Amino acid sequence: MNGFERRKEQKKKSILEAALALFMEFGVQKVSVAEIAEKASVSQVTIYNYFESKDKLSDKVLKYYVDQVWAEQEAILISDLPFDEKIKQITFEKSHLTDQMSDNFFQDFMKDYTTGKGYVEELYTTKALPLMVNLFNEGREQGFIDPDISNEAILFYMQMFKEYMQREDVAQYMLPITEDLTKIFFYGIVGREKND
Amino acid sequence: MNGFERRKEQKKKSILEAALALFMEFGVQKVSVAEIAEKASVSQVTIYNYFESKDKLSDKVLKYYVDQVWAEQEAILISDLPFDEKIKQITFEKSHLTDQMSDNFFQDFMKDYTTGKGYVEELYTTKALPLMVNLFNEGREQGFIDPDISNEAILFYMQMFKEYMQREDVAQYMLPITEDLTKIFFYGIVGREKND
Amino acid sequence: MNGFERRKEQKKKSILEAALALFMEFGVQKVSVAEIAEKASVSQVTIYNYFESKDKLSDKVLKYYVDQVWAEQEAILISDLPFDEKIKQITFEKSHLTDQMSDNFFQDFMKDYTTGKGYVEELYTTKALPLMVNLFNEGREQGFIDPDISNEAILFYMQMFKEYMQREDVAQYMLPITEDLTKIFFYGIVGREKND
Amino acid sequence: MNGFERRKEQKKKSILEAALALFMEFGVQKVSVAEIAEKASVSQVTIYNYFESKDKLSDKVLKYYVDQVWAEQEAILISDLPFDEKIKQITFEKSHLTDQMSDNFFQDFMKDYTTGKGYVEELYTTKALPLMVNLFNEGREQGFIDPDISNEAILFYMQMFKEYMQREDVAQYMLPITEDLTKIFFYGIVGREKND
DNA sequence: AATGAATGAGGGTTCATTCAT
DNA sequence: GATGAATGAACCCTCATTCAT
Repeated sequence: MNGFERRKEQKKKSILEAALALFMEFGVQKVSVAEIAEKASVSQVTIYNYFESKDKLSDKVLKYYVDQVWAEQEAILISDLPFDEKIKQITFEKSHLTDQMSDNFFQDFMKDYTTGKGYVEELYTTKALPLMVNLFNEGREQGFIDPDISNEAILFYMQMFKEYMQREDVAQYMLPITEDLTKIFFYGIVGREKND
Repeated sequence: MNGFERRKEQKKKSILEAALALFMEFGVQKVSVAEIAEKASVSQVTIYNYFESKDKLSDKVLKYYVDQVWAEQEAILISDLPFDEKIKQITFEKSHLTDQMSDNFFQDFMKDYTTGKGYVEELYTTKALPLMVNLFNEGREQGFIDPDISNEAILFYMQMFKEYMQREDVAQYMLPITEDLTKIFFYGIVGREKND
Repeated sequence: MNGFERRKEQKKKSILEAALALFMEFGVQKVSVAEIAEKASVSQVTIYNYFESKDKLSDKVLKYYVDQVWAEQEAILISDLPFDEKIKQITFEKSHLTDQMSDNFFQDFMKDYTTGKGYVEELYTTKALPLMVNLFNEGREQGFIDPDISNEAILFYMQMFKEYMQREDVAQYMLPITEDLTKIFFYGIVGREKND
Repeated sequence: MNGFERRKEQKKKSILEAALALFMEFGVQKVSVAEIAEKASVSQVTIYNYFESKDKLSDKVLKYYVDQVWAEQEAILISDLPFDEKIKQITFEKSHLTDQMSDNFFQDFMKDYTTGKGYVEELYTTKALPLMVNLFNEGREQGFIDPDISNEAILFYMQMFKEYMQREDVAQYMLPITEDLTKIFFYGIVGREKND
């Protein structure tokens, strides 16, 4: 990559980051192309030269975001941490990427920007899922997971925890009950029958 | 209430329902007042005569919706069903009200239409919460709930299940694993240690 | 006039007064029929039943107003006051009718509501003008008016003073210089050459 | 200023002139942004790009107008004309700028567009007033102005003449009596006591 | 390649006026 | 006769996108 292309990539990245920050704070619809252009210190037309349309920009922003999130997760998954620690980190650890995530952000993408959806699913299927399945199998061997429960159900369950706990509007209620929630995560509301 | 007022109420209701349906399908922002007017077979101005602005209409739509959802829930809570059945229905039963709920709908309201939020919280605090707490106490007495877990954590947990499972984009994955999820809900991913 | 008609006239009058008050405060254009209706405690349609349209209502409001102003002026003109006192009162005395006159009011009428203009001119020509001409002749005989100056010029001059001094935006500057202006009115900026 | 900026300024000016012409003819409120756009042969949005809103455009139009009027007046004031000629021109000479001035125009601004008002007053206080006061002092020395009359009163008087005579609805009556009015201006209605 | 300038389409809102009871 | 309800037309303004340099 020569100097020209490097500068071009740099500019693309700064547009993506400006857009991502604004999308996360206000939602995709409420952010205008003009605002992105200003935040990225480029002209609107440059955005169109690079990304064709706001829709396609949004897709690219999602990919950019998903790649970062995945890199974080993958690092945890391939680490040497024990099973339950991996689970906890993946499920409960709030990523710095989602610190200021708007409620609408992810759902905006999932609803209106269908191209992006494909990319997420592909990445999920080809990369995330195999690693997760490995993790679950490992968990079952170590007695951490009920062998009668399907991988699908566990994935669903983890994803639910993860996503829900990232929602801005619930975060405030969560902190004092994190301990309890962790316990519930592993043992349900019934709790361990013979715990002592 | 005379004929005039009855027809007025009828028209208001038809506007609310048209707006609710459209908001649920497309999100609040994407629906124009003109579209609501057309669906409700009234003129745009009639909507303004009744609701002053799109914002205030949206608030009223939320209240209208919340009232209906709450009526359903309350019916379950004050019924004679056994504890675990109440929990299951509240948590897992998909309300017909949410059949076509857009992903954005609730969050749109929670984000931008702050007046509505106050109403929801008031209803929750004064009506829903007391009934739920009663239910949990009943559940603890019957051994369905770990006595060490706080009400707050259980509420959070139930709410999470409920909301997440209503999301359109996850509904399709859920059906085959409902059984598993119910089990997880009660016993966590570890499952019962000594089940037999 | 029977009871019915009397009530009808009463209602018309209350509409005219509501409209006049609002027109004077905000100008004709900025006042909506709905606001007039509310201030007069009638329905909008009643206004239309009585006055056909906002335009025609405005005409009637002008006539209503002009009649009152003229009654005041006529009282002064046919009084026994000495010449210069009549002139002063007509020209400098601020009518209570114009206390809260909006800047736009008169000009709104003169510009857009041409029917009203005809009425004003007719009243002016047939009633006001003859009385004024009499007054000027009387003034000339008493040496108060330069005999070389035409009636038209004096009328113009008086009208100018009168109207300009009623303007809200100049009223504040006027009070401290009323004495001077009166002197100027009679003797111009040059003043009396040999006054003693 | 390069070609870009020159064309931009040119376009701004053509919008200002289109708006000024329409405002003067019909008043500010009655003119829509669409009409201005059409008269200036630009799109509505271009107007918004340059002026943000109709209100701010109106302010700028007023400034544009006031600057021109002031330039004319200043030229007279700093000229070598004798005192009485200066006074006559300032007071009686109809500026070509006001040829088609609507009755409402100035008052529209003075009423609703308060930002503009500040500009006018500032220009008046810092530039116009000092020059006028000089003129009056000069006039007093030459015996043209009664030394007992305050500057404020003379200013008021001149302004009154000037503004009133610019009104469209009175202009038609004025022409045949200009001579008389000039006389009145200097000597009042009483006229010179010892004229011969 | 990059940009300032320009725009068509559409959104929420207001208002004088008419309809229907 | 009087009213609450309803509306078509118009207005100000925003935005994603294209034009022209």
